[in-house]
Amino acid sequence: MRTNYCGLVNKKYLGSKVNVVGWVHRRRDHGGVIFIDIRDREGILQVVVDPDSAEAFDVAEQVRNEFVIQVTGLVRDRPDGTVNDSLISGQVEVLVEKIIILNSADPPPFLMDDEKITESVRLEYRHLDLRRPEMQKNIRIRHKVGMLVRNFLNNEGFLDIETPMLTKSTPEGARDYLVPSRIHEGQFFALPQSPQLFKQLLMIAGYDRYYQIVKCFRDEDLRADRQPEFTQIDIETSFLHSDEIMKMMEEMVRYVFDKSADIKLPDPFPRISFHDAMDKYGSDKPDMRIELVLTELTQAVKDVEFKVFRDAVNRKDGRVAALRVPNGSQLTRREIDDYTEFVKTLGAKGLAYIKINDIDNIAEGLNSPILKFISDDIIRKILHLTEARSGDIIFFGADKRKIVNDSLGALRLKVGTEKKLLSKQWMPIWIVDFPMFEFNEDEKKWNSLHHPFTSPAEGDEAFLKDDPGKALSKAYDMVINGWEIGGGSIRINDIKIQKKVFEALDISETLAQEKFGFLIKALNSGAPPHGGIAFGLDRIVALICQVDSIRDVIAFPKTQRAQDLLVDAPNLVEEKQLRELNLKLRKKNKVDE
RNA sequence: GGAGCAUUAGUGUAGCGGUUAACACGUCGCCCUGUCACGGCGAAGACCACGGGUUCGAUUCCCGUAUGCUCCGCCA
Repeated sequence: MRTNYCGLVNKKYLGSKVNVVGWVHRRRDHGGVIFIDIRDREGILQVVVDPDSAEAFDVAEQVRNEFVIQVTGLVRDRPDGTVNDSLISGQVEVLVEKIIILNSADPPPFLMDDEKITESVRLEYRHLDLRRPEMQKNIRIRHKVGMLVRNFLNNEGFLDIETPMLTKSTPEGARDYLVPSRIHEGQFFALPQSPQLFKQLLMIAGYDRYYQIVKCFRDEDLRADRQPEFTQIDIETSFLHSDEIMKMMEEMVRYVFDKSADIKLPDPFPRISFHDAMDKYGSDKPDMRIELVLTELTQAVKDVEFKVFRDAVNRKDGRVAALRVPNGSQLTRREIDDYTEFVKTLGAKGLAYIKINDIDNIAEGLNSPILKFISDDIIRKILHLTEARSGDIIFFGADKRKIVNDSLGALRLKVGTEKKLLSKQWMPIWIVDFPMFEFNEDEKKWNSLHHPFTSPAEGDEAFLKDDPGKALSKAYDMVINGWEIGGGSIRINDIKIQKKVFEALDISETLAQEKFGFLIKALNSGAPPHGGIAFGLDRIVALICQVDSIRDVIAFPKTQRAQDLLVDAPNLVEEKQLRELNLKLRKKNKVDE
C-alpha cells in the first residue's frame, strides 16, 4: 500500500514514484490546481493535483478534512519560491497520478492543528486529539523513555519480571481498587498499589536485580499529576547500599533525559535532608528552580509581644518563619490581599508582612501593620536573618508547623512563578533522611512516611519502641523541578526489626500474620539486604514533554471525577453479572436498559 | 467532603437587565492554475449547560444542580 511515510519524503526521492497514505490535513482548491496536505505520524506532505489527470482531479474535489487517502505520484522539486521550510518534506511535493479515497470522515469537531481546544472536548474525542502532532510527539517520547529505561536496566543486568494484577488488599496506604471473586463468594482481590511486596519476595528468591514497567492502581482523588491508574518504573536490587542505588538511578535518569530530549541534568544530583527541605522550602518536594527560601524565626521572635507570633512560639508544634521576596515592596495592596486569600485556603489565618522601603531607617523606612507590636531590636534581628534589602517584602507565617510550611511553601511557589524568580535550569534533588513515621492526629497513632517495610537508619532501631518520632529511615525521594518523580528505600530484611516496626505502627501480631504472613515467612528464609525505588513514568514523561498534567502523556486518561469520557466508564452492569459475583448493591441503582 | 475558576453555533471566544446574540476558524455552495492558516463572494448553523428565584422583562443578577479544570483533605 505504501512506499514512504508522508513526513519523510524528501529530496532523496526526487524523480521516483511513491505511494503514500494518510489523513487529509488540509485541502487548498485553487480551481485549476488542488493542493492536499496529507498527514501521517511522521509529518505532512504536500501533494499537487493537476487538471491534466482528470480522474485524480475529480477525486481530489471530493476529498475533505480527515479523509484517509492513498496517493500515487512523482516526487519533484517545488517551483522556485514555493519551498516550505516549516515542513521536513517542504523542499519537495508529489505530483499526483492517482488518488484513492480509502475512507471518508465526518467533519471533525476541531482541526488537528487547533491548539485552543478545551480538555473535555479533547477527552471526548480522544482518538482525534491523539492525531494532533503535539500528542503524537508526547506519546512517542513516552515510548522512547520506556525503551531507554529498559536499555539502561538491561545493561545493568536487571530482569523484567511480571507480578500479579489480581492480588491482596493490604492495610495502610491508599484505598484499594477491589475486584470481586466469583469463585470465592464474598471475597475480593485488590489491584496492586505497587508491586512492593512481590519485588521483595523476588529479592529473597535470589533474582538480585528486578525491574518492571507496570500499571499501579490507587483509588484516591485525582490531581494534575495523579491518575487512578498510573505507570511505575519499579526497581529492586539486592546487596547494594542506598548510595549505590541512588548513584545508579541518577545515572538512569540522566541517561533517559539526555537521550530522549537532549536535556542535560547535573552530576551528581544534590541531596537535602527532609528536615532541611521542610525548613527552607516548606515542602518535601521543593522546586529548586525558585530562588526564594524560608527563614526560621521561631527562636528569634520568642519574646515578641505580637500575639500571633507569640502563640505560635509557645505551642510545641509551632513555627514562625519568613519568606523574603526581593523587590517585593512594589507589590500592590491587591496582590498582597490575593496572597492572603491564597494562604488562607491552606489553613493560615492571615499573612503578615513588612515592606522595606529603606533598610537603614527602621523608624520610617518600613511599612507594615504589625510594626507597632514588634520591638526595633527584634525587627533588626528579622531583617538580619532574612538578609533583607531595601525594596524587599517579607511575608510571615506563624502557626502550627504544618500550616506554616504548607502556606509559605505554596506561597514560595506562587510568588516565585508569578514574579519569575526562578532559573531556567533543570533542578533535580534527592530528599534523604526521612523520619520513619509521622503522627496521625485523627487516629492518634503513628503512620509510615514511606511504607512499613522501609529500614530504619543505622542505629535508629533503638527509637522504634519508645520514641518513634525520632527514628530516621533509609528512604530517598527523587524530585525534579518540584515534581516527586521517584521514591524508594533500603528495606527491612531482619524479621525482628520488621516486627518492631509493625508494633510502632500499632499493627497487631494477628493482623500482621493475616496480611503479611507470607512476607514474615519469607524474611525468615534467608532474605538478602535489599532495596529499590519506584519512579512515576507518567511524571517523568510529563516533565520531559514540559506539559502541566500527566493526562497529556497518557493516551486514554480519566477526568478529575475518575471517568473515561471516551468510552464512558465506569458504568452500571447487568443484574446477572452482580448475581454471578454474589454482589448486591446497597442502594438500588437504575440499571441500563 | 471543602474552596476557587469556567460552561454562549461543530470549535475557540465576545457580549449584555430589553440585541436580528457578535467575531474567528470550521461546514455547505459558487468562483479561482502555485498555495501551504490560500484567496474572493454568498449561505446555513445557538432552546446562551440544567432547575429554581428576583424582575414588567434574565443569556445577563441571585441560589441550587451537573460537567470540566486547579487546589485543600486524601494519595503507606
